[in-house]
Amino acid sequence: MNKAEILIIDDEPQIRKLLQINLESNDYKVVQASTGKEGLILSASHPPDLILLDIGLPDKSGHEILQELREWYNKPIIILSVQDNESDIVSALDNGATDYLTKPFRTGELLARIRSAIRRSQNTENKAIIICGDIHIDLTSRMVKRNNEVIKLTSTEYNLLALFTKNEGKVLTHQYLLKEIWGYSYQTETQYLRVFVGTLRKKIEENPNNPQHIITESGVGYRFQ
Amino acid sequence: MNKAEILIIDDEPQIRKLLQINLESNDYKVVQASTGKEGLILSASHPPDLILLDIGLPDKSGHEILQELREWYNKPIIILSVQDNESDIVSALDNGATDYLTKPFRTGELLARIRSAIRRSQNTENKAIIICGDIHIDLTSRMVKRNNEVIKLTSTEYNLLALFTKNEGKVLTHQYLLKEIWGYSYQTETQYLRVFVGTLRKKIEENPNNPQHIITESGVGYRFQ
DNA sequence: TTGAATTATAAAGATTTCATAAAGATATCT
DNA sequence: AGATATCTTTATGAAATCTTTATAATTCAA
Repeated sequence: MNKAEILIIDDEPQIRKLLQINLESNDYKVVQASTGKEGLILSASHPPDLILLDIGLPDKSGHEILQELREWYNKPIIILSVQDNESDIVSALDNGATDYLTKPFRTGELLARIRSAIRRSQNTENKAIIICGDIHIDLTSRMVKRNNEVIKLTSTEYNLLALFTKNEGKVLTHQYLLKEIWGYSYQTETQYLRVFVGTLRKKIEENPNNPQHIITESGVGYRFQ
Repeated sequence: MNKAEILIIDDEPQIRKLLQINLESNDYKVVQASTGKEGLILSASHPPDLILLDIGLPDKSGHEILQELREWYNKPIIILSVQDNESDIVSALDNGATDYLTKPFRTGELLARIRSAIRRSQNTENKAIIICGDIHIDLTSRMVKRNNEVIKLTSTEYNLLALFTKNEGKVLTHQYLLKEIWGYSYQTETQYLRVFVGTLRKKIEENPNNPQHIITESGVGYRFQ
């Protein structure tokens, strides 16, 4: 298996360094964020396998970050805190924190809790969720959300959107898209694409006349971002 | 829902009493064992929803009990210990403990950790009773209720509904549903599904013409929500 | 800027998929 | 066996989706 990836959200550089050294020497890949905002962005753009979240962050309190994360992130979140504050512990656990450690923590215990949390989360089946900005696609349930609202897509629309998101940033040619969705013999039916891209835009774009997600690459194809 | 049942395995009577009072006043049903052996027997004869296990037991060490329990018991086990011993914590978590608390513990934190552990375990594991909005399904007695009224379902209807509720939110394809309910060779008999979905809707939906639970995903299958 | 090529959108027409009733077949129970 | 419940099949109209056509808008290059 690949290295498990852990995102540290903590404003104290020395703590991040300490965690980084310990985690990397235990074969985890480490990503760091020094503010809650940065952590949210990093976790959304590339969801880690576990998040270590400091509760005492400067920009937003860790509790708010926790709540925002839990709206879509369902892997383990372990809370770190300097205060040994019971009500903090209680509210964090009630808000979906997986575990809680107070600083100064012993690294052995931290590593054990991380192992335990990752093991448990792997037991619960792996939900493949693709997130591109405000668009969430759950590939197991075939559910698409935009800003947490469920969007009803037809089968073809869904297939097209899934194909786009799997190739985020790439220009996909008309030929390729037609071949993948409709099949080999439809490679010249460019008008199909135009119609379906149109309906998709109406459903997922804020302003379909000025699309931010499905970009036209004239003469070539489309690009999803 | 029924009260969650918690088994305490601890040799100290005063600790058991303290836990019992706290847990019962928070609406848990409490079962007690004063030795590891007794705990193993009790948990096997009537599996609780969560186990609080003291690590320092006289007959067998808590670690051994933990290992024996984990051979078959997959609900949460929270470890209690007087020693704040790091290697104990590490080995307990590695042996499948859900969580770990050192005595003396604060009851608020304990209760929060219990809630958190039970909530997490309910997300994953197959509950005996599935609740989806106004629909209750008791998987052991095959009884289905809607707004507390018993609904009479045929065997096939029940199987279909149970399959739906076990996969709440997911789109289940025609193929999959047919294979699961009727068998491998029925994967093309889509009309069966339509008929049975129709009768199910009549029985469980408020307004069968505008179904809120069994949603059709045209061209793909159905989704239960 | 102009005109051809490309793209977008609306909407009509065609097709597929779905829901429902009901008849016929099979199984179950007394 | 006879009655009852359940399952399977068939038929039909409704709904959703897909395809096609027509036309407007946009893009791009000379």
